[in-house]
Amino acid sequence: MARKRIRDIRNEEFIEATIVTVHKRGYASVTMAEIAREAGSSAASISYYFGSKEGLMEATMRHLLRKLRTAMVAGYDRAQTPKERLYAVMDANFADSLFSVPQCNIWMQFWANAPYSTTLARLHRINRARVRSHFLAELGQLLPAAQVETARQALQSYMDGVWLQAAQSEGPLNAEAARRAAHQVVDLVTSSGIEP
Amino acid sequence: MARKRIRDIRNEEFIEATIVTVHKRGYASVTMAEIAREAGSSAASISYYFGSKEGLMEATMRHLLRKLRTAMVAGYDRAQTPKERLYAVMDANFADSLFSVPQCNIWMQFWANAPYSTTLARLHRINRARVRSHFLAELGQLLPAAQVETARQALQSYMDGVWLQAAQSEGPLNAEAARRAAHQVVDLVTSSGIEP
DNA sequence: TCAAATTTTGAATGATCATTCAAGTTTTTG
DNA sequence: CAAAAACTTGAATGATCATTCAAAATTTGA
Repeated sequence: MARKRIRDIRNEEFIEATIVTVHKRGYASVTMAEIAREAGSSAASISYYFGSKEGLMEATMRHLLRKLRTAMVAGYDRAQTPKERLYAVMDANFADSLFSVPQCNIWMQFWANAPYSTTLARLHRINRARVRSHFLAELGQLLPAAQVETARQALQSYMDGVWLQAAQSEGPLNAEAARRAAHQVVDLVTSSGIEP
Repeated sequence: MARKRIRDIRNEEFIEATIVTVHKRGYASVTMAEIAREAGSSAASISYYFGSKEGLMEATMRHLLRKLRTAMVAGYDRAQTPKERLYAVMDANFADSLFSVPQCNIWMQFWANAPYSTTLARLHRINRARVRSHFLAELGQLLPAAQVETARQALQSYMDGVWLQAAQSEGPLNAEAARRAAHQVVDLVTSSGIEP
């Protein structure tokens, strides 16, 4: 138990350091030594815990995905109607704990680099499929079948786009406002509808 | 004149090879040698023409920005009303010549990496400001002042998000459908409006 | 407490790459 | 056509890094 504890603590420290350092220096040019310095440790230690740089990046992405999934499930379970569940998906993406400049920035960098790493690509694919099916399930209850796919496209594009803009934002973000705007977008798309 | 000609031809060849190769191998790991091979030339030649790898990336981004600006200006000039001009901005982004998987992919990679390169960051900033001011100018004619900024946010997020999704698409894209959907998004946002 | 297990790290290793350079080839120009 | 200018490239250079390793430090467990 104690054995496991230390390993878990280190893992979290290194993952946190990875988020901070990738945000600061960029995925393309961040080095093990930089991440280690941020964590107050040495590059060799990271290899000891994660095996390789790629292993560290994978662990970091898993960590972020887990956070997102947790936020999503929490709201989803509480929601009663299809529209409330759509709100919940949006609210999860724009939750206070997730919708910050460094985290949106990291997401963007993982998105951009996922296609070139087998392990990242896998995680990425699974996550996309999950979000997609959530959207389709709820929209299917609210719109005629012919409009569902177009509406999904619109909502998901909007959601991704907001993160992308957030990643490039210079000031701090307003998560509450983002959620409010997202709800309105859901309302617009599901009430009047976008026709295919 | 002839002197200039050769340099221009080479530049275009190398930039085209850069787009193809970055798409294939990823911004983070593409090498000069790979780009040179794609162009049927040598890495040394790229240094001769562009000075450095960063110089090549900058030239490539400039090339893409020029293409986008050209498409934009063409439609913008033809448009008569504010709403038509909003359509024109969308149409430029989803023009047949721009809205392809490799180009959307490259854009995403440049977006992700721009903050970590002085020259890329500059280009990026200028472009964003330009798009932003176009949106604001037209929306200002169509909506009460209090709603303009929120509407801009929504439209620009949608636009960026569509590119992001396109970059990850597995099949070829349907630019015409993207334009149609974008027009509907413009209609929704400008008619009913998103309230701040 | 003390031996075994675990964790830490400085230094060594080896691979990768952008860039430079010198020696060529091709093209331009007068 | 010949000298000059422009272009090309293989090989050399040097810098940067991830990863490994062996030795030391710390923690665990009896």
